[in-house]
Amino acid sequence: MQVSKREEEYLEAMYILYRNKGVIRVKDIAKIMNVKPPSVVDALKKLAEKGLVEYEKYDRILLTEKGRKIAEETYSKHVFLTKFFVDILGIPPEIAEHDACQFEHYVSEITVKRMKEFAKFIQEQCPYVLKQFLKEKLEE
Amino acid sequence: MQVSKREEEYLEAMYILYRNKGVIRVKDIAKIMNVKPPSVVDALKKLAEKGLVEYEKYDRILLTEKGRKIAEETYSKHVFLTKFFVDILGIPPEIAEHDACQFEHYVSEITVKRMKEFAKFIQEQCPYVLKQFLKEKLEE
DNA sequence: TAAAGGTTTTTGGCGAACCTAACCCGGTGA
DNA sequence: TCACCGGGTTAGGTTCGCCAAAAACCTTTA
Repeated sequence: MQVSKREEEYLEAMYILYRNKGVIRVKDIAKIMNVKPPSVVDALKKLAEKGLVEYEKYDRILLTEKGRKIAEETYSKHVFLTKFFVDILGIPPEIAEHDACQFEHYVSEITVKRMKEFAKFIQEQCPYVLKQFLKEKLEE
Repeated sequence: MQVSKREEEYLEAMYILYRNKGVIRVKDIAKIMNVKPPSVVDALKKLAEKGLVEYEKYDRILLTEKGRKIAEETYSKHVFLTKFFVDILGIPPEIAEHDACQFEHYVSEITVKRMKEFAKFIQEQCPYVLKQFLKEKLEE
């Protein structure tokens, strides 16, 4: 069983909703995903079949353990990539967010790992140079 | 008229074929794109409708000016991203290639620009630290 | 010059993801 | 209590991208 990029996004949206509101509603998923409610229902049915979501119509919606795990992994990539773009490259937050949001579904583990190591290394070994770079970019 | 991610990939494949062989053939596009010939024909028809490709059945296939421009832009992002992953982050080439190949279709202009500036800055301002980082990673 | 062989195209069909319109359900206020 | 309303669901239909099978085409070779 494999999870499509789009399904990963649905799981992530649900995960965020659950964390922020404690409840996951079709309407709110639709808003985040930028689709209409019927599309959400389609997606929920498929995700339920794959055992990633608990879903009975008109009932409360929950991620299963498996679903939550995938969502968390995706979300943590999302957070990290955004941070990297902002803190290291000095990309404006909305753009960093946008780019991270796509890249997170494709980037390989090793690349994420290496990006983390790189950020740490640079921040420790030449913090001043990094600050200099960011300062120049923010001034533009 | 907008070009889908997948269409961009077709254009890029054709661009590479044209540069390498001087001729663009259905069979070769199929190989690069990892699809069967009928899918290529479908794609060519759509791209022709959009004015990105010159295509008459059984005739030679060419990119139009517009098509070539899109392909070139995509390809140059591809090349740069791969280089960044390899030269700055020390990612193994095949993985860098894979990640770049996806990211190139989504990454925003500003991010690419900033990555270029960053690479230049680091290579100039702390080349030794960078070498140190890459050395560590290559030894693992 | 005609048949063989490889390439390209057409046909018909499938799954993913989305939408509109219309229909259900459950809670609220008259 | 019941009509209404907003959110959820179903039905039916679109587009995109892909495929297998079969037909059409072109070139080459016997």
